[in-house]
Amino acid sequence: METLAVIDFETTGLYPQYGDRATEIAVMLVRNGHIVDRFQSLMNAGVRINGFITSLTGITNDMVRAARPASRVMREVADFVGATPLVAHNATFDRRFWDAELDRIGCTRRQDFACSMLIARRVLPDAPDHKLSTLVSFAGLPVIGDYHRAEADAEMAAHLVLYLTEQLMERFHLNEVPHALLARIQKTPKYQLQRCVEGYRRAGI
DNA sequence: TGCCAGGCCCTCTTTAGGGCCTT
Repeated sequence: METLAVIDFETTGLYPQYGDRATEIAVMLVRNGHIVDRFQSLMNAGVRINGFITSLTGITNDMVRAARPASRVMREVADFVGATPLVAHNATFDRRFWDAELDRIGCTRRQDFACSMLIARRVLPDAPDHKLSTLVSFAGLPVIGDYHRAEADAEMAAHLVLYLTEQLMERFHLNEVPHALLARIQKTPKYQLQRCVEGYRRAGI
């Protein structure tokens, strides 16, 4: 069965194009319904963290100053992930930081991102909202560690991805939900999930 | 110092605008 890499960044802000940098990254590799491997590291990009971010994440300037250089961490995590398809919660955010940090070390992304938030909007349309914390509670998944730390958020996002794939397998009698189907689901109109899966099945999975 | 995006969804829509979601 296919392996997926569920990723989460903590950063100094929302906008890599305006100088914001990654401060922590975590990746969960999931396969056959389980987390089978993981990567986590703080990283020192040589930038200051403001008080708002420290209060949100618990990550301080001292913690980042003591961490390994961002360039070394990014090389390690890029090797760890390889060409494994990526998933993140609100993937446009993590994709922009993944691409920006890879670009700084002269690398380019080798795979597509799928977005657990867009998939959850289609699979769990009745959830109160589609924040990661709300979905973890709504689906009855375990709360692990502190929200807004990379390893905890990546692990909870990984459990959410596994839950969403289980829901899809049950609802549509699928043996597996490959990344290509997740990518297709996240782009389908919100209330056409069944038509999307049936079309994918007819195409020959 | 405060601000900055982008793809999606909904509706008081489609010649648009605002909210969601991520740090």
